[in-house]
Amino acid sequence: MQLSRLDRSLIAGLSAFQGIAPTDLDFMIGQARSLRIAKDQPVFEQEQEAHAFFLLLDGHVRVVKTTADGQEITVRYISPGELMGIAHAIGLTTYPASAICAVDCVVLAWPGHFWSKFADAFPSFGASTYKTVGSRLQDAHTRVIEMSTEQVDQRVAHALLKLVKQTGRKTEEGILIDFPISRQDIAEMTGTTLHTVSRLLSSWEEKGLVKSGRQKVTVVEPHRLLVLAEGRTDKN
Amino acid sequence: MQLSRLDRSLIAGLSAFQGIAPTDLDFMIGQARSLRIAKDQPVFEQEQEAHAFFLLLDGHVRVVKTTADGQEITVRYISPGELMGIAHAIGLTTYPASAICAVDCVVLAWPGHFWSKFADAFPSFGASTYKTVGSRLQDAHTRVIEMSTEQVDQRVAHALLKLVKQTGRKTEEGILIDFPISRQDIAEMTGTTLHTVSRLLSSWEEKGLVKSGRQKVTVVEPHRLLVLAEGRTDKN
DNA sequence: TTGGGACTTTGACGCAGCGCAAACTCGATT
DNA sequence: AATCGAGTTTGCGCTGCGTCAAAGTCCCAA
Repeated sequence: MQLSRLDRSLIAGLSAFQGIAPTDLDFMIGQARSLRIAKDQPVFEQEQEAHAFFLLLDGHVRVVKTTADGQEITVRYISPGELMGIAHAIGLTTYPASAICAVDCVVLAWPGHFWSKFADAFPSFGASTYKTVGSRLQDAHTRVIEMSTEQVDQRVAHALLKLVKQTGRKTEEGILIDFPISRQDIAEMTGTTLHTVSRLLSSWEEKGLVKSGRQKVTVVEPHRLLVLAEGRTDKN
Repeated sequence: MQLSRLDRSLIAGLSAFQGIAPTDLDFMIGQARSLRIAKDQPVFEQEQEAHAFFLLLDGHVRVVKTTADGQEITVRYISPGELMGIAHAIGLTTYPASAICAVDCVVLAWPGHFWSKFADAFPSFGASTYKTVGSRLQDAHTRVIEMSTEQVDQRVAHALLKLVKQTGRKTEEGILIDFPISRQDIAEMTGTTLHTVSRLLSSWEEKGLVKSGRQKVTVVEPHRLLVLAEGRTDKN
């Protein structure tokens, strides 16, 4: 569904579009289509021909990889203002993962071949997206290191802190992760099972570190959670 | 130590330099210094200012990340012809990992600021390195998925197969991984301990899948190893 | 208001694989 | 030839956490 009007103010502040002239922004946005996508619906799907790349304007998107035998791994969550589906930037013709809306979302979509056009015409756009790819590479390596060296409780704590930093909203009880997230989702981010995540959250709730409910997690004491995430064996 | 002469034939065939005119190759190589680096010595080190980027001409290099508490993770092995230390390409000013020579190596080194010069002047050079970054991102995600969904024996099997594909040398006994690699090294690639790797290799040797010795692994039956790497529980 | 389904909790059990420890093997060095 | 140290093997006990199973609990839709 196409929104009525697209204005350059939608993208002017975003890091990927920094330093691009207003008229150029108008041009870029003139090529985009905006879409509303309902919760749980895909923006794009793994293996699919990469016909477009996207900018998330509003909402939260979960990027998921599915293995040959059907297991799902959550690669990352996308926040408003981030690009996604930029397979073309790294020479892919097909999406390496699926992107699923965690809530109702609004995205801008450009046909795939515009990526190289934009990168050529506006070097800062290219540079910025490459920087994005670079930091995702860093993130992935951090993930590998965590999986190799940390216990499950530390990984879950790290995952919660990352989500809090990325999408946390201050409430009177603490910092709320601002979209519905299930135990299963957290398990898929950390390489464990929903059962273990549930046990951990229960025990942390007893200790007053977090408050959690159905598809909802609030971190009450980020600092103590961080100690747990980093800390070696100091059992309380 | 500087080699006596640098010739464009050193780099002409490599994917990063594909489609670049001979005179341009001469120019590029004119800016490079070649270095011999001894086994176990670093090409560059984590956290260090990224003053240069490198091309491996000969040898094998292990890329390692060290955690705050001193644990080491092997990120990947670099083979001849690959670029490394391209932090500049993704907007970093400091190396995110260390690169250690697994054997005596020969590398070309360019001062860091040449990276953007080259990328600007020779678009295919930039595109090719971005593609490299992209495929490393893919690799990292694959690693995360393996760590999340596979048992240790499958991960070790996958790691061996990857090494065999990348650097395998045919011998009469099977395919030999062409540089000294210890149980500890394999453990650091797969997130386990040298003890477990040792046990696995012993049991695989009994079954005739591999032959291994001190810092040396030969895969005798790649196909059966692959079955083990992919396969669900079929215990023999 | 009443299902019904999705999500969560909790218990019981088992085992893969880690930590610890000790012995062994091989290659290099003198 | 003897020595030394790095790399490897192997046994044993323990435990983190996955698996299986069964109850809750909450939200939504009719």
